[in-house]
Amino acid sequence: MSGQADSSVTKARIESLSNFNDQIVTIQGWVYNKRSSGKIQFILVRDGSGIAQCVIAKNAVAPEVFSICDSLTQESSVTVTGKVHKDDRAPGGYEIQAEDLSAVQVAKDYPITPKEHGVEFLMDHRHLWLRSSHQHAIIRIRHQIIKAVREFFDNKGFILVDSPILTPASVEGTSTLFETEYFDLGKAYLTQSGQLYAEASAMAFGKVYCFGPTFRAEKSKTRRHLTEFWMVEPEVAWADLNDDMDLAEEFIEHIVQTVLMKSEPELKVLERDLTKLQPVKRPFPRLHYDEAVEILKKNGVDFQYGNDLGGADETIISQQYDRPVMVHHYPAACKAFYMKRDPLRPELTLSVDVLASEGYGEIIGGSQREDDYDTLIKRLEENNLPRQPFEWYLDLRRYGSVPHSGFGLGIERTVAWVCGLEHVRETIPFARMIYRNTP
RNA sequence: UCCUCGGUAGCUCAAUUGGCAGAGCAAUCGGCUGUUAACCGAUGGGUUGCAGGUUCGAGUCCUGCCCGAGGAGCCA
Repeated sequence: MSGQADSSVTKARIESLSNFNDQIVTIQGWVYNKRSSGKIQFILVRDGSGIAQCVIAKNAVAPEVFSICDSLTQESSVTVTGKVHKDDRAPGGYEIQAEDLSAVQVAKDYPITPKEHGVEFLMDHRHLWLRSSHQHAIIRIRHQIIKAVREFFDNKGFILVDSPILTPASVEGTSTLFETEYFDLGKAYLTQSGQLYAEASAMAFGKVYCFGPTFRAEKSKTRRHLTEFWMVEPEVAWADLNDDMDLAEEFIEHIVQTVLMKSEPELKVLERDLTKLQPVKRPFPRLHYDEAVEILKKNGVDFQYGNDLGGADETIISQQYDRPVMVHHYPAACKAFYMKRDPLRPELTLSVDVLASEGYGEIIGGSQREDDYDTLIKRLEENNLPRQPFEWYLDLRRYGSVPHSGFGLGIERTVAWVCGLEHVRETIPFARMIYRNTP
């Protein structure tokens, strides 16, 4: 019976077609592209795992099946049954010599054609753009990176302890927070960092990480910013700044080397230069802030000592090396209140930023945390922060305070770097930016 | 928030000094039994972002607004 897939036939995913050579299988997917020559048609079908060329010869199928194929359009959903055949002319090396095909739904005027499109158009059709092979590769690498992140911490005895997303107050002031009404309790805010809660969790479990979405209401409009992004934040009790840097470089090495090992086809689709990723191995260069400033001055930058590094400054520094570089001991003036000061030079913090190579900029920000009760109170006052919302945080210093450190890694910036992309908007399925919250 | 650039067919773009708004792709129809972003022929397709203004005449010049892109600041 034509037009209906035979339910007794083996269903196959396209990625595993090579296991079914010379066997009859059924694949279910969407028309990616079609080429027709009158009495023979080549239909490229994608099913999420790959793309397979289906060959429909007029003398090999029922006339009504051939006519259905004639009417197929891009992204129509189809079920195809046929023999898997090894053929070098087929993309991927295997094709399906169709015996039967049914159209589940014929798409009308699919907007994204296999031609060039502008950013605005593609972002407006993000829900469809995700079907294209380039976007497919990026999201699959994102998946692999997130897997590598969890694997790394899980294998090192870290416990996943997630921080809340709705919070009563800010970590660093309320100007950059999304605000919402919270029943009778007044305002609540979307978290801009899970860190303070991760510190509490670390005092309970020793080594923890939290991993979730983070929100910044900053009106940033650059290729490195989203208003909603994902961040993984490890926090470790009994760890100082050096321990923190050791952890960060081993972590990034693991992420990059895992992607190199497991995502080769996707990196190929993206035409990523692998020689830029292969050197990402320990040890990473470690630059004291003072040394970073020296490098900038040698490169002719008119840099004011004590300032934070700007995007252009980070690019200059990262281009000195073939792997990420760790800049530590930033001035306190440009860092958060909870960072511990260098006892020998109290104007500097025990902090570290990891700058990705090739000018991709900051992907990690971390520090040793202030663990002394009295000092922390002083920091709150210096920053004009109210004490009451931080009482629970101060408790961590009242009851068994220990040296502890941690950092946050931005997933989207990491994906952009690993994939070699121009902009972070393609590294998350549905980007939220200052001028876009749809689709 | 500030600076710079842009908005013309479904998409990507062109249109000389202010003088008939066009091409490629997509769509539709026809042809082709090994195509690789297939190819060949034909057809349809426009409130030139919006609102005013100047002019015999505005896609083009002027004013205001809307939308988008890149960057700065801030950050992951």
